[in-house]
This record gives sequence, structure tokens and C-alpha cells, in this order.
Amino acid sequence: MTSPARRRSAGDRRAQLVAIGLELLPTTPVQELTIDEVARRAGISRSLLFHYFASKRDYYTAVTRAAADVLREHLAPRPGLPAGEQAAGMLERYVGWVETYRDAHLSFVRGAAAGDPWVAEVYEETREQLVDMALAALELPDDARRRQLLRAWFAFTEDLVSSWVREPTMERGELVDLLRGLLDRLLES
Amino acid sequence: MTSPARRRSAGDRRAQLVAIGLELLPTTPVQELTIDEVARRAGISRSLLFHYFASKRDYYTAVTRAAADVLREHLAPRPGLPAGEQAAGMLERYVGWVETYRDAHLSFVRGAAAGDPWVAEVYEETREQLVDMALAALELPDDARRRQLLRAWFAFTEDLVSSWVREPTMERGELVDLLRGLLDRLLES
DNA sequence: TAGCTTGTTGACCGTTGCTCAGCAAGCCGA
DNA sequence: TCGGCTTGCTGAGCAACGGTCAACAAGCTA
Repeated sequence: MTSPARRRSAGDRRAQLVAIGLELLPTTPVQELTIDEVARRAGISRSLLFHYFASKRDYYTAVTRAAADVLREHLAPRPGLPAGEQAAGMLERYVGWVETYRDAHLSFVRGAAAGDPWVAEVYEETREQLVDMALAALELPDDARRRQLLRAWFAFTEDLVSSWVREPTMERGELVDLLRGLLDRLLES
Repeated sequence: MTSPARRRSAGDRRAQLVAIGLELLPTTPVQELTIDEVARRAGISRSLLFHYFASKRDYYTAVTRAAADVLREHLAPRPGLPAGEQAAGMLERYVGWVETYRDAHLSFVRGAAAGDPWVAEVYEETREQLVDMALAALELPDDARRRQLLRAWFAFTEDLVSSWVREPTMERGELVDLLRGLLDRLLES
């Protein structure tokens, strides 16, 4: 019935499938993304998807990891800026990110973090990397306690910025200052 | 093949099924809980479960709501204590709760919050109620900004306490003081 | 005992994740 | 041009799961 798909190189096909997943992520909770739908959009048979990804889980983690890569790259310190301003820049970019991709971001954070434990693992992993980046930007030593506080601060920030975008109860600058002040206070001890 | 189940009143049966769900929650992410398994444990056929709950989703939300009820009841202010100490008591009980039911709590928070949007709704709802309780205990007026900050503080607390239980990087008292201090500072403005 | 209510079941269906044998497109050496 | 190799790709088919439906039967009441 359906005409066979155009033949592609393995790398191309894989990339295409991940790209489709990324495209669907903002509108669909990860776990509601069916293999059928993805295959249909790619114009290939389900079987082919399983040729590239061992399981649905495998595919999900690949997509989630790709999403995490985009975020991480966006937040990464900009070389050339003085070290002292790196942290401020990251915070600024994070707020901007959530402002721009609110739904997509929530889909990633909430959708990915739960559901499948494997996918959650990718999320945790990304978070640890963000903690690393932040500690480096702040030029602070890396001990267990600081990491904990920083992770919790991320949770605070994630939550506050998301709800602030939905209902701005303060000036943007005030929000950033509040987050920055909180971070300084938590880490000074 | 299987002998028919003992006949029960509608209320009993419903309660039993929800209880089984609560029992399974700590060890199983909500969405991996299959109807088959629940029915098997209850010693009934799948069909009967669908007689009491319109859909799997419906059953999940019922279980999640039951879990939320238990938490809310545990945190609720103890009548008789002076108003000023209510907030401290709630915080204390929250830390104790996570210490005791760590896995179950994480299953609820992470598992429930994500995955199914309907289940997430129950979680949000519970959170709003906790915010209400906290504002009342603190005897603070209820405005949008304060609610936002309080919700974010909950996210911070949830995250920090969970990771602190896993790896205690400070004294218990220090943890509670830190959380309390942070809350005061956030809400004083 | 007849009859009503309602707790309960098994047979059945569509979807979805996943497997497997095999087709065919493109490339290569002769 | 032909044969053969690699490998992208498909369709049939299976098991598990969510969900439906007609019908059975336990227990109450007249």
C-alpha cells in the first residue's frame, strides 16, 4: 500500500527521527509519543524505527538527551566574558529560555523527569552538568553541600520562573535580582 | 478457572482497589501500574475494576488523590498550638515525612507530577492547598506574589530535603533552620 | 418462590511495543 | 552488463494492555 521510503544513510535517518521527536516534544508529553506516530511522520514503517533504536525507551532517551543538549548549549558560558559575569549571564539566559520556550521547557522538565526512570536519569545527568557549569562560573569549590543547595536553588528557579512567566508579579529585573541574591546567600556559607 | 470473587459492597470494593494502588505506589511509578496487576492482587477480574473506575486514568487520579490526602492530613496544623508555632510544626513534620517515606514520597512527587496531565493536576491542586495552609499558619495575607514565592520555596524544600535524606550534608536542625530562614526572608518583602 | 437489583465475569476488540524473515536499492568487481 | 554483496526497509504476526459488552448469579424483598 504505502510506497517504500526514500533510502537514507543510517546517520541521516537517525537524526531525522530524533528531530521529529524534538519537534513533537513541546506539544506532547514524552510518554504519549507513540512509535506509530513518529514513524508515520517520518514516512517509514515502525519496523525501521526499531532498527535504529532498540526500544521505545531507547528512542525516548535519545530525544530527551538531544533536548538537554540544546538547553545546555544555550546556557553554556560565553567565552570572552569576565568570569564574574558568567553566572549572571547564565541566569539571564535561563530566564530568557523559559520565557521563550515555556511549554517546551515544561514538557521537558516535567514530562522527562517523571514517567520513565531512564529518561529521568538523563534529566538528572543534565542537572548535574548545569551545577558543574554554575560552580565553575561562580569560581566556587565543589563540595557535596554546595551541590545540594545549588540543585535545590535550580528547583526554586525553575518553579519560580515558570510561574512568573505565566503571571508576572514583579519586574523582570527584580526577579533576576531575587534569584541572584538568593543564590549568593545560599552559597556564601 | 478462577473462582469468583467474594461479593462486596461498592464502597468496600472501591476502597480496596484504591488501597492496593496506595500499597503499590512506593515501589511502582504510577504509570507502570497495570490494571491487570491491580485486579490480580484484588482477586477480581479486570472488568470489575472498570466497573468502578471509568478508565485507567480515572483510577490513577483516585489513587493519587488518596495519597495526597494522607500527606495533607499529616501536615495539617495541629489545633491547640499557638499560631506562631504552626508553621514550624508543619515544616518539622514535612521533613519527618520525607525521612520516613522517602521512596514513596518521591514516587508521588516525581511519578505523579509528570506522566499524565490529569494526575499532575491533582498534584498541583494539593500544592495549592499546602500553600493555603502555610499562609494561614504564617498569618500572612494571600496575594499572587507571595503565593508564587511560597510555591517556589516548596519546590526548593522538596528538592533539598529529598537529597539531604539521601546524603546528609548538615545537621537536621541546621536544615530546618535554613529552610525556615529562607522562607522568612522570601515572604518578608 | 418469583423477581429485582447489582456485584461480577469471560469473551472479544483495537492499539501499541516489538520480532523476524525476507525484499530491494545501490554499489562494486569482473 | 551481469552477478553478488551490503544494508536500508517492509509486512505479517505476536503478546500485552486498555476498554466494551452481554450475560450470569448472589442476595434482598415481596
